[in-house]
Amino acid sequence: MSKKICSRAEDYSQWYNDLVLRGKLAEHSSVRGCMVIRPYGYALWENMKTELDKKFKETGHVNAYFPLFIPKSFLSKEAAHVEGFAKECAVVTHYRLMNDPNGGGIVVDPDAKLEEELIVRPTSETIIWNTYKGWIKSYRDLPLLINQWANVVRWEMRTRLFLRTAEFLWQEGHTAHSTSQEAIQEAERMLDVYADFVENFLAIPVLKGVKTPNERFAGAVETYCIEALMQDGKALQAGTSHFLGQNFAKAFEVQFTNKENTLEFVWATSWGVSTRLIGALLMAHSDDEGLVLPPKVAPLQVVIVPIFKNDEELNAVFDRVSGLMAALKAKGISVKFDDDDQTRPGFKFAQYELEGVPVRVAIGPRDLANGTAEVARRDTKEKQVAQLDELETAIPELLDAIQANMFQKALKFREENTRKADTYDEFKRILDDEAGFVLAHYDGTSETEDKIKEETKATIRCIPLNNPLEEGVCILTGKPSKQRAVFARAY
RNA sequence: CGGGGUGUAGCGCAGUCCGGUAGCGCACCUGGUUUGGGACCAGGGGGUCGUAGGUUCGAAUCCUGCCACCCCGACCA
Repeated sequence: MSKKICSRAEDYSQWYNDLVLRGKLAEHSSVRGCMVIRPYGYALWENMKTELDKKFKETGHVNAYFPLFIPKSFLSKEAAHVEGFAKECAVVTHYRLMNDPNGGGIVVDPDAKLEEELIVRPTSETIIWNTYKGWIKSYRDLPLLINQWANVVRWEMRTRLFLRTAEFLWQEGHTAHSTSQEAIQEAERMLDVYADFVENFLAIPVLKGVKTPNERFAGAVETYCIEALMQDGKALQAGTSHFLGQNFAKAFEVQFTNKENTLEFVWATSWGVSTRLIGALLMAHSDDEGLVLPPKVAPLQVVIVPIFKNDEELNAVFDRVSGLMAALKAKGISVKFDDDDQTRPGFKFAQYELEGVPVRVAIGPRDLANGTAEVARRDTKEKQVAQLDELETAIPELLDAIQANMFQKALKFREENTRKADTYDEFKRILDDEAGFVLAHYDGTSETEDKIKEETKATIRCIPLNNPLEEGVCILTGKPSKQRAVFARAY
C-alpha cells in the first residue's frame, strides 16, 4: 500500500475511493451494494444530523418513525409514484427459515409464504399517507409537520460509496397542509433550510431551483432542489423538497373538514437529504493529501501533536497546553492531544491531513523554550509560528476563517465553472472540454431535454429560482426560449 | 441485463503461458535504537491459491461448471 492516495488528476474516481477507504469513512460490506459506515464517517453523519435536526425543530417539525416494510399494494395507489419506484425494490416474500432437509444449512420455508409481499421502503410516502388518513379529520389537525430519520433501500445496479448505495441513511419530512399555498411555502422553506445548511455548515455553495417535469420526483407536482458542483465539474443533487399537491391525499383518501364544513383533500410536501451529502462534502473540498473538512462538521477540529523524546518532554508539553485545551473545549471546540509514542510526528502530520482535521498545532522543546507553537491549517496547508499564549483566541478565529475560506474557494470554483452556451456545438464543447454548469436556452419540451441528454449525457439540473428572464433560442431546435436552464453532467 | 476484467496472507501484487507442493512489499508480533514531515536494524507469526468437479504419479498452474467482486453502459438521491 502506497503512502499517498491517488491524485485527482490521475484518476478522480480512484481518488474519491481512496478518500473514503483510507480516510476510514466507510467500506464495502459483504452485502452487495451496501456499505459499512465506519466511526469516522458516521461521526460526520451525526454532526450533520444534529445540525439538521435542530433546524427542523426550529421550523416546527417533530420526529416520528414509520415501518421499514410497506405492503406491496400501497405502492400501486399513486400512479406516477408506481412508475418511479415500482422497480429496483427489495421484496420480502417469506417469513420463516428452516433447516435444509437435504442437509447443509438453512433454506426458506416454502410454507411460510406471505399472503401479501412486503416492500423494503425505497421512500415512505405511501406508508405515511396511509397513516395520516387516520390522523387528519379537521382543519384543526393541520398542518402536520413530521420528519423521520431512517434507512431506505433502492436496489441500484451500480453503487458507489456514499454517492449511491443500495441502502442509505436519510431523513424524510412529510407534511400535510390545508391549502396549496401553505404547502408550497413549506416546500420552499425546507429548501431554504437545506441550502442554508449546505452552504453555511458544509461550506458548499448550491443553486436553488426547480426540476423540469422529466427530472421531477415520482408523484410530485413540483420538485425543488439544491445543486452543487464537484471538483471534477460534475453536478450533484444535494437535497430535494417536493410539493406533492393532493396526489397522495387522493390516493390514500386523506380528507379534512374545513371551517366551512366541507370536505377537502389535504395538500402535501416531502423533503429529504441523505448520507450522499458526505460524498458531496468529500468531492467539494478534499485535495490530493486527503480530506479537507469544514470546521463546523469536522469530528475533530484541533489536534495538538507534541514533539518529544521522552516522558519528561511529553509531560512538559502537556502541562503547557492543558489550560489551552480546557479553554478551547469551554468554547465548544473539539481538541485532541495526541500523546501516542508509537508513531512519529511526521506520520501523525500526514495522518491528520488525510483525515482532514482543520487545525494542527505542533509543540516541541524548542517551542516551549520560546513560548511558541507551529500552527498549520488544513485548507491552505499554511504553517506559521504563533505565540502559545495567543492560541486561545487565535484558534477560534482561525476555525472561522477556514470555514469562510472553504466556502469562498468552492464558490469561486463554481463561478469559474459556470458558462453560457448559445449554440449546440459550444454546449457540447464546454461539456467535453471544461465540464461544470452550462447555462443554455432550450425550448421547454421533454423531447428536447431527452434528446440533449441522450446525445451529451447532460441533464437539466434545475431552473434556478428567480432566474432572470432573457430572450433566446433553443440550442437544439432553435425555437424561442425565455430563460436559460442549468445543464450539467451529474452524479 | 449487455461489454470487459479480476479472484493467491489483513491490504496490494508476483508466480499460471511452459504442472513438481507458494513468494514479495506493506500491515501485524517481539527486542533494540529512534522521534521538528509518512524511522531503522534484527528476529517472528500468518495462506485448504474463490468454489465444485475433471485430467495427471503430482494442479495455484491444464479442462469444465458455478460463485463473487471491480470497471464501462442502461437505472438512480
